Amino acid sequence: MKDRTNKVTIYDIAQKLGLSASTVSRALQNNPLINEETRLKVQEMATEMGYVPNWIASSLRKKRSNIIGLIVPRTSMYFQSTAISGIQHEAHKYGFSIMIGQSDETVAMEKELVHTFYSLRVDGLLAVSSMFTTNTDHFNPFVKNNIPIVFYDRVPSDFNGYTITGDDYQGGYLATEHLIRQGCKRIAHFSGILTCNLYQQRLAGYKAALAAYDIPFDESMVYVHDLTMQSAANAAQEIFSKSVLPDGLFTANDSSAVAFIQEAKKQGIQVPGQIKVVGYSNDLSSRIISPSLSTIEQSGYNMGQKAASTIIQLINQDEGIKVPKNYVFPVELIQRESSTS
Amino acid sequence: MKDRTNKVTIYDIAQKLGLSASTVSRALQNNPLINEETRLKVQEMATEMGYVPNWIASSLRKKRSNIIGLIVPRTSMYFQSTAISGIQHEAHKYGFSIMIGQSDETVAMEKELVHTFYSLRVDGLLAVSSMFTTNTDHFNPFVKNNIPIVFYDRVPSDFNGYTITGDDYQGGYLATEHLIRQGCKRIAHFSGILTCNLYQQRLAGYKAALAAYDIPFDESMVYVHDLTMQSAANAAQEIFSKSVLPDGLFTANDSSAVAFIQEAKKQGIQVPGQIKVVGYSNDLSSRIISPSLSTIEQSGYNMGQKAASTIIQLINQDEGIKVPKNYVFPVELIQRESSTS
DNA sequence: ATGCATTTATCAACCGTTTAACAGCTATCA
DNA sequence: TGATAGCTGTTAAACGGTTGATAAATGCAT
Repeated sequence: MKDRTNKVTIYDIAQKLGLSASTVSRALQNNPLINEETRLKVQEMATEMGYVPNWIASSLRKKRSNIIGLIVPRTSMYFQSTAISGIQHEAHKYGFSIMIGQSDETVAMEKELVHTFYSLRVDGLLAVSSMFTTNTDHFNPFVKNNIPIVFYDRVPSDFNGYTITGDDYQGGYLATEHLIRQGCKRIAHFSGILTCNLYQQRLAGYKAALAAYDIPFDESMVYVHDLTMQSAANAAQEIFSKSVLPDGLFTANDSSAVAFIQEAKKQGIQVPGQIKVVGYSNDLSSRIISPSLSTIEQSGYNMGQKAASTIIQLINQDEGIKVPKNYVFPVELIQRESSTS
Repeated sequence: MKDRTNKVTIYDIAQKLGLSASTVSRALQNNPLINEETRLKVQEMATEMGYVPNWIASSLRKKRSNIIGLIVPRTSMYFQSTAISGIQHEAHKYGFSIMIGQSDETVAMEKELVHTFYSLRVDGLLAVSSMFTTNTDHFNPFVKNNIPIVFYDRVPSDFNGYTITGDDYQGGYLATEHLIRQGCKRIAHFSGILTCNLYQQRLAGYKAALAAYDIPFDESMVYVHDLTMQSAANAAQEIFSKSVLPDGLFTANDSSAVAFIQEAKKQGIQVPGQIKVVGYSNDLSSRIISPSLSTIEQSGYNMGQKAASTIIQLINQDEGIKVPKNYVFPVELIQRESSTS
């Protein structure tokens, strides 16, 4: 290892100015104990010498890292990346940095990230659980040590702390109701794994809408899989092989709707002519596919911002401000070609 | 602030076992100075007490953080997010964590991130420069202190350190040559800002292919903008307003090609019938749009892996291994509907 | 019993910053 | 004069590990 110890410390500054290190430290933090003149002298010298505070030393001493850990299934999902932007901008405003880890939708990786973040002594943890996370056991180090956790978007079912979610029930309801109003009578549903709150809620909304319009719920119309394009294509083939087709489809994400539409094209099945489709998330791809995809918008950027501001409030223990425990973002139906005639 | 000082330290373990802290420290690191028996006893007690090493204290002492800073324009670009996955997986293998910052394509934010990462004492910096970065001045803290930097994908033109790039010249050449072979004679080009090496190279490849097939280069066929969908749509309108249309278009990214195709559809112009289009990057969207988009694949995951392994070698100063200074990844033409008849 | 090497574990300094406690100095007032 | 207060700045002990120097304990040969 090369020697990289040539960094400027407060001692170097102190020595040059004939002061003590603590005075320098205070001056740099605009501590009122230090008078104007010395403060300016110190700050000038600091910039002149190219001093950059050693964040590591400071966090060790202050027992505070100003880092927020972030666990997401993957950054490449459109919703996730917009949420990350929201988080990052909000965190930056308050002087926090964020450290991102991808769980790749596995519990094992999630556990490892929790461990790493704990070891890094992050001040708080922001997480979107993996599709296969059924409980919060592996988040124990944080729970036990009272380090704030906020789950957003996907929340493990046994978690009873702070959450920021979209109104998934309402989203499922709106999407399904829209299809019904467009004349659909046989509406299929692509759902994600049902251990995940999100998909439970979207399914519940779907069922509720059917019930509200006196359409009997048919278990066999619900296709549960991991919502990848591949799985969706398989489910589509299964549907097309049946004697009687559905006339509507509500999918719990956009990419499975996209895969469905592509598969339908291959089979010469008309969307929206024969089957109307509504997706979820308002991904970029929903505007690119043709027919353009009707979907549910759930403002990822805002959810990210809210998640960040919530965890920061928890970290700072802003007693004055009441931090809502379960914040739900409204959703909006975006009507496009895939569901309208 | 709540008191969160209830964490287990090596001193707690030492006390319980009647040992000294240093023995515990050594035992936990499998230092051969400590005998088998004590080592096991210590490790057992550590897990029993739920000890997690304080990474901050350890990096302060060791002057090594095992964190790699990563600066990208934004995580939401498909290529970037695949590269990030590659980086993260590779880093994880070697016990490094990565810290991601988004520059939002601004030099100011880039500068701030450099500062933050320097303050965090990251062991190395991985960066994709913003579109508007013309030099490396603001990366000075790293350069001056001999902290390794590796640029990948987009590289500032004055940087003469380690780089990992796709073969952009070749990509531009392949795309253009393909269009020519498909019969195009008047080929337009959407380029990104030309201070960026990437776009320079793609343009150079475009020119070279034209020259190789004796097609005169026409300055007015090159549209330079920021390659957002909006800008591409504007450029498309400009093209459509002209009396004579191009018969081919090579765009330096996929989303501008997608925007162009959508605009063409609106105007009733046939792709590939009247204009054949080739994009760049093999984004997800290139498979979703119809007609599906021909494009250049530049394996982001592998580039990310390579970038990570390179910086780790530099950090570790693996003298034995020769680290190539400018690694270039081959690119591949993906032919789809948008350019074939 | 003595000397010497080897194994095993401890001591104490250190990383760079923060901060409680304290000290020196000047000014003010009884 | 001495007591009190207000500024300004210093000392030294943390924070939680790591590690070179050192000591204690043991074995073994003489």
